[in-house]
Parts: sequence; structure tokens; C-alpha cells
Amino acid sequence: MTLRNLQYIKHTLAGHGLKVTHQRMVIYQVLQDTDTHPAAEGIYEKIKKIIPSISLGTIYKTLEVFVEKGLIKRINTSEGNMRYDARMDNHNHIYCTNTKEIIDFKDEELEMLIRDFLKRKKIGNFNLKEFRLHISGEKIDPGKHIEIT
Amino acid sequence: MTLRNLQYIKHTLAGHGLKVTHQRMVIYQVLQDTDTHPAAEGIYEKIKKIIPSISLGTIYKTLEVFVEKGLIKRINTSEGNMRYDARMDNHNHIYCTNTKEIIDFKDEELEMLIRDFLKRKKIGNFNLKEFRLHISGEKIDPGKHIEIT
DNA sequence: TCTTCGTTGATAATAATTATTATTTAATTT
DNA sequence: AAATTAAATAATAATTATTATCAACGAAGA
Ligand SMILES: [Mn+2]
Ligand SMILES: [Mn+2]
Ligand SMILES: [Zn+2]
Ligand SMILES: [Zn+2]
Repeated sequence: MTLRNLQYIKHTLAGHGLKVTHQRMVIYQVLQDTDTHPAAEGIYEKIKKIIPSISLGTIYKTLEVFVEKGLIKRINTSEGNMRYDARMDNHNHIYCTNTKEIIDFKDEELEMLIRDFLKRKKIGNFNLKEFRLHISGEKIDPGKHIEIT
Repeated sequence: MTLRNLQYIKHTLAGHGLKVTHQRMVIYQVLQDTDTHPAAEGIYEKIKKIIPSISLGTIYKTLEVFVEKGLIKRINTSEGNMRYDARMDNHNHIYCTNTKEIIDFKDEELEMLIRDFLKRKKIGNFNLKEFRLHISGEKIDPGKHIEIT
């Protein structure tokens, strides 16, 4: 968490109409440094190490505000809880049904392929906001990483 | 609910290793006749009209069992509850963020496009089960239907 | 520095789902 | 067909995830 980073985070929060608080900065920073799509509880555990006095309610509230302001995304799983994604560029997700991991998967070609398809295939009475491909399956070796080639 | 249908449902349940009960038959039939991807509560309301004595717990348990046995699918929403889909062929979903509707969208070309792409793009250490495109946005006129052309 | 108003932490409330258990029902054995 | 066994259901309690409330606090502008 360098000084330059700190300034950037302040600027980002303020730029989205949010009052800059210590809690918000730390939560946003931690989300930025995470690519595992954690749930509120998991985020809480991480933040507690930095701000031991933080309340779980503040985590929930802050996540909600961030989503509302378009700073992060809330993502859906087949499990009973919400998970969060600080990555805001268009990308897809690979779901591992046994480890519950959500792995990012970005591919320009796929992006174009689908965008092109949807442009041809007109959906009437509908204002399309975004699309995402959900790929699901199981890691073969849960200890190792998934690798895309 | 014709007799032929009834026999077919019995056969389907038994064929998936399930004991055939009145509750299960009615729940399965109702799910088959629905394309709105209802939540447990909504299914409960429908079933109560047919079996007034049914318990909400039975709905939850039955849905869980059906998912487990591969008779239906559990689907994810950005809201805090699960929804269910009796349609088992590969298809995609359009999410309307204001009406909370989930609309089926099947297209062979899109299917092939993505399948082809994923065949080329190898995902290592991962056993792919399925993929689905989540399209989200808002209905322009919430009273009218979405139409795909 | 003072004032204002949004934010936080503590806690209570709600919604969705899962667990428990006695009772009922279906399937299997006699 | 009656008795036996095993599984499913209904009623209810418990848990989990999330949201709401509210007094105390802190950021930011006057
Ligand atoms: Mn159907
Ligand atoms: Mn929930
Ligand atoms: Zn992501
Ligand atoms: Zn569907």
C-alpha cells in the first residue's frame, strides 16, 4: 500500500461520490489485491487483520455501496451467498464445483464472438447491459491451478 | 395431467432412483409446466393449491433431491435466493434486473460457437461440465415480452 | 474550530435455507 | 394379505446470510 496507491484510491472513492474513510480505503485496497472473488465473511476476516475494530455490518454496507456506485461487482454462485469482484473489465468466470473457486477468464476473441452474435441476434424490448459466460466443472487436481492455453 | 403423463413421471422419478410419492410427482409435474424459473416459495404457493397439506420443508428437500439426481437445475441470481429450472437441455438465460425475470434463450449457433471456441482454448487441470451465457439488462416495457429475432 | 451530515460499530431483525424428529407412507418380506 | 423395514413427509426448531436500526463518531466544508 504505497503512497501513490493511497492517493489513487482516495481519488477513486471521491470520484464516485463517496466520502473517503479509512474503512472504505482499506476494503477497496484489499479487494483490488484479491482475485479470488471472496464472500463478505472472507473479506471481513482479511479486513479485521488491518482494522480489528471493524464490524461485519460495515463490510456488508460498504460492499453494497461499492456495487451501487459501480466500483465492484456482485457475483452469483449456486451456493447460498454473494461474492464480490473488484475487476470491472468484461471477463468471464470459471466455477469449480468442488473447491467453490471462481477463476477469471478473459479472452478478446470470445468477447468479440459473443458480442457479434448478439448484435446480429436482436433481442427486442430489452436493453442489454452485459453478458458473461459461466463455465462450470471440477478441478482435476484441487491442489493445482487451472491453466488456460 | 393425463394418465400417460402420470406414467411418464413415475417412470422418470423411478429411473433416477427415487421412490415415487404423490408430492414428488406433483412437484415434478408443476416444474415441467413452468418456464419462469421460480424460487422455492413460488413453487410452494403453486403446490399448495394441489396439495394443501404440503410443507415448505418438503419443497426444499424435494428440490434438493431433484437437483442431486439431475432432474432439475438450481440457478443463480444476484438476489438472495435460489431458483429452479426443469429444463435440462443446454440453454442460456436472459436476466431482467428490474422484473427479476429469467427468460430462456436457446440458440444452436451460439452453442456451437462457444463449444468450438472452448475446444480450441484448452483449459488444463479442469473437467468442464457445462457453460451458460448470462445475458443481463432491463426490459424496456416491463408489461410486454422480450422477443428474440 | 465549529457544524453538519454521512459513516461506523454494536446489536437486533428478517429472510432463506437446513436440520431434527415424530408420524406417515411406500416397498419388501413373510 | 399382514407384518416388517426403510424412506419420505409435516411440523417445527435451528442456522446462515443479509439487512435494518440507532447512538456515537469522524470527514469535510464553512
Ligand atoms: Mn418443460
Ligand atoms: Mn441466503
Ligand atoms: Zn472476476
Ligand atoms: Zn432455463
